[in-house]
Amino acid sequence: MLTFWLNLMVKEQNTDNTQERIRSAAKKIFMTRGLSGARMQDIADEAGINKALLHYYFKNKEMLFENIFLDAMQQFFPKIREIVGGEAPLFTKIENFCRQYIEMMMQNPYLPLFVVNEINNNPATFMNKFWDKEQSFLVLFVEQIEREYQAGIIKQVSPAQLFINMLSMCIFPFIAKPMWMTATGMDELQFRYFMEQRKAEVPKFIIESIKK
Amino acid sequence: MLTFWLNLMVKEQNTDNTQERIRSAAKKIFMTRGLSGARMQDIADEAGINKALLHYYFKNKEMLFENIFLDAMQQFFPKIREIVGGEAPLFTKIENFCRQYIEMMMQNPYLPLFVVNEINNNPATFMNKFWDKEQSFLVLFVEQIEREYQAGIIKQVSPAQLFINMLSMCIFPFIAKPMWMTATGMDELQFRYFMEQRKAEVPKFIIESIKK
DNA sequence: GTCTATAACTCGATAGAC
DNA sequence: GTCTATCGAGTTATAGAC
Repeated sequence: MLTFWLNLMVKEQNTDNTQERIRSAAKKIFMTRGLSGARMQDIADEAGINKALLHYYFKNKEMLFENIFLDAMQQFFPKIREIVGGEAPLFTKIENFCRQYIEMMMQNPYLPLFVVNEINNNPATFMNKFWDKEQSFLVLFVEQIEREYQAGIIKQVSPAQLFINMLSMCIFPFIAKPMWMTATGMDELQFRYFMEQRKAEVPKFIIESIKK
Repeated sequence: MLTFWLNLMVKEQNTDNTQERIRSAAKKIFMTRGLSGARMQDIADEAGINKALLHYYFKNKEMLFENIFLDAMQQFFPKIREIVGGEAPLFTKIENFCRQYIEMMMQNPYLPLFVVNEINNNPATFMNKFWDKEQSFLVLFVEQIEREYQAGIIKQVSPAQLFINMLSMCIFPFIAKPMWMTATGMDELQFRYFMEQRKAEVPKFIIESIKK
């Protein structure tokens, strides 16, 4: 009878623990291999449990995946909004965005390729949950550029082109990381240093190009 | 007896034909779904044949994939070398690269994500066939930048940073295409026009930033 | 070369004991 | 909650007829 209660205590304790171990394992496997490339067995192994227990916590593969993917989207998009949609002057926004976004990806190097890939496999379904067309911050960004042009701070530039230039230079190096490392012969440490430098180099490069 | 020879003629004719139909179908399926997402059945359907015949021409899935993937790499890398490794002055090279590379991807929109993905799944194996570290054109590019800096044409810039900036701005928009289209509300035609503009916008943006 | 039929296997999911 | 064992659908690959 005592054993029963002891077991219960220990096992209830493990609920959160195991669930988190699974999420962490799933994140790792899904991010590196994608939905179709990931195996439930691999996730179970990574979490140190078996497939049956995996299905106990997450009914099926789709549900586990959606759980992980929505988290990733949450990390990827609102951060853009938060920085670009704020109140600061344009040059400050550009500096903040590059520094913070590159920092975030240095801690999550697989995030961008993962997000981009799964959006590709499922164009509309997921995006709609994260992109509210009506009150998009892009409109505010466009207006700000127009204002700063009128004020003589920057040259005349296409806001969309400028915006995707900034995104490209921040995100692409992480997407092409293995390719880039092989091509240049960089090791992991050198790549980190290279990206660390980009936190300042990219905004400098952009501002140099658009300032009047 | 006559039938025999007639059959032989017709069927020999079909060899090349079918093989090409398969390669074309496989290219389409692999490029959009990746290695693990593609099904041999889908490829057979797309080619208008059955699975057995697919295996007659390509022993197994891996071999068919490798055939397609090496072709893709061939299109992706040597073109960079060809343009960046040439004799023209730096600004001309930048203009040529952006225009030609963007044009190539407009005709092959799935190419970059496909290449990047499968390199990710197989870091060294494939890359080594396409990247000869010793006589890399990157060395020549670095020297050219040094020369043009000494000549007072450009500011002092890190060649590696400049190079990946250029790659990023040309390639990333194709990688993020579905995301970008949803976020901006562009349709297929508007995206084409947007990329058409980038052929001139990107080099302008870069040169504006580095010219003295 | 091309097909139909099927073997062989992988993998997600469930049953049922503890 | 966790495990072992197993089912069944879906996929790659092969056998064998035409």
